[in-house]
Amino acid sequence: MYRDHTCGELRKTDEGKTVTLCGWVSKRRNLGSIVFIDLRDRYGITQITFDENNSEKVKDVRNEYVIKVTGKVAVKENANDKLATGEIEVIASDVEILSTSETTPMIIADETDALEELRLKYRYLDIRRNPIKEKLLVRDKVTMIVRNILHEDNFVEVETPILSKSTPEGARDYLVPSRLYKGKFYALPQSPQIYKQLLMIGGMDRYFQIARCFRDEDLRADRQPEFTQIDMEMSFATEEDIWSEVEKVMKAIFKEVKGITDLTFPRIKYVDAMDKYGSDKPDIRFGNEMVNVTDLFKESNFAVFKNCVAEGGIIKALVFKNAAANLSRKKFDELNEFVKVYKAKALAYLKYDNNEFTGSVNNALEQGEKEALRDYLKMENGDVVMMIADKKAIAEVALGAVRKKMGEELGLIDKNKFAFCWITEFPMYEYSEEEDRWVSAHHPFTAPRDCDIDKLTTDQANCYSRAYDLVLNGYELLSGSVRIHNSEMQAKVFSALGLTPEKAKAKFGFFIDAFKYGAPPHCGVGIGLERLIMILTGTDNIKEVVAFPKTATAYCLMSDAPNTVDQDQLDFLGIDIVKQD
RNA sequence: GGUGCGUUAGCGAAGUUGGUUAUCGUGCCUCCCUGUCACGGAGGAGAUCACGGGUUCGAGUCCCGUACGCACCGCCA
Repeated sequence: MYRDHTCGELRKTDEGKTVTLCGWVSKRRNLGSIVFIDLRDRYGITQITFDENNSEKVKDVRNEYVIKVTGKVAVKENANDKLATGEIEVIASDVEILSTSETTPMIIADETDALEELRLKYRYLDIRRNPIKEKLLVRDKVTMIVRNILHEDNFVEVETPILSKSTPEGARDYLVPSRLYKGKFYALPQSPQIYKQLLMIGGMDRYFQIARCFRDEDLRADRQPEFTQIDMEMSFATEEDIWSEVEKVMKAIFKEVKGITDLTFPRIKYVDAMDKYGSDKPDIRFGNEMVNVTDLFKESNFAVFKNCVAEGGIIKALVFKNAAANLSRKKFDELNEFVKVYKAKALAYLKYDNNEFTGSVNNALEQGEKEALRDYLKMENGDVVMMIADKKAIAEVALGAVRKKMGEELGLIDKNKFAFCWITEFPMYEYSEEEDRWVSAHHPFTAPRDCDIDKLTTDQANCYSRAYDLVLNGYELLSGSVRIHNSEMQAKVFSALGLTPEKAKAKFGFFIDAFKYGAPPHCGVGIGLERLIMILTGTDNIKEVVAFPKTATAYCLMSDAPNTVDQDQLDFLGIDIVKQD
């Protein structure tokens, strides 16, 4: 045994004990014939003191050397209240260098040193530091809580294939060439969706898996090409059953990790979320709901508003209390550019202060219109209203983005708050301009609302589903749905998607077949583990909660994956690389 | 596929309207120091200014391209 204690556990009560510690040299302070070393391991830092009789033994010890120290625990005259072990030190009597270290490319002890790029290249060094280490520990804690609760409730963890079959709908697949079947490919799963439904048909009525998923799509601050889902599925269950199980898990996690016990889970229909927040993942830590003011401007002489209404568009308004003084002309110019990213033509605004209006549409609107708007929105002196007139979908989304941005910039968000909401009754389909057909909004196995069954193939635009998301602080934390469990309904959905029975059979044959042999009613969710950990640890960067993440171009700076392979390997697989310019 | 920002000693940054020896902090090395805990003091080494091209008497600085990184839009059933 190398050690009998860790660097985080010794306290005053251990005074006089002879202990052996192992760890990395975090810092040395050489005062001449006395040398202090901060010894670090996963559990913390303990000061090791080398007095005049022993200081020579650490003369050549440098930062990040791995050493084994034996000594006696002593109480310090002046405690260091920044360390859990700050009341004691270990007076070393013996030291052994287990491993040396070159000068590290970043200073481990200074957690602000080095930018993300370098930290990714030397990820194993970054993991020595608290910010990453603590997040990995939270992640471990969360998965443990999930496993415990779900097992208590009779869920069974089943592993599903990583080498699976390409599913043509949805995200781009990562493909793995087959050696035995040249020209054929496995696909890495985008989610275990099909397998978990087959497990339901297999009678595993309560399943879960902490499942790695892969999607070959462009990345974002909250998106990695491989990520982990807490994947769940229940048979003989409805929305209420799965929601209550998820809420139970969330309550346990937030109690254990954050000490929070007053979580609530309000439910908002998709159409209402879009209407009030312009997002299907609204951040409801703050209010500032959008208001439809289209009717106020039906007869307006302001051409922009009038034409918008005449063309079937809408005008959405968003009020910020007491913000007039804080928002400059420059800021509105910036916001005007900001909304263009979301395809909106412009952001109109009015300030109301000292009982007077100013702002971009002040001259364009008549006094009566402005007063009607003020009264309708219950604006008071100091308030600002921002408006977008556009097609419904554009106005909602663009103003929703403004709401989110201003919520952050105006400090309307309580960072200590955790606001969940269920978003329910998503559209069954959405129209793909690119493919010129209706596609599934969720996935093609999602059940429609009972009241919309007769619209499945006839009125796709107004057909809503039993799909739901759980949103937390503006992040989509999970997606799920009640699934179709009857072949006739499934056939209708395929037909609505433009899939002939032959095509459907070719794409999902084995899956469709399975439903012929007794499929129980079932529903489920896939919880985005990284996003949950991000919120729990207060970061907006997914790379912070992944041990070895990829860059925004899906590259690993540490290992240089993906890389080229030997011609032999390609030959085995029957693959020719076509050079592109 | 698109837009924006960035790239200067090991690391993090500064570098003005283009101007002669590229600055600061930290880390690193050497020496001094018996109570530090962001130890202190003295000295030293360390830069193809991302890469390629252009403008200019002269480019870290201006222009074009490339690479890489970050964020966003599209995309992510």
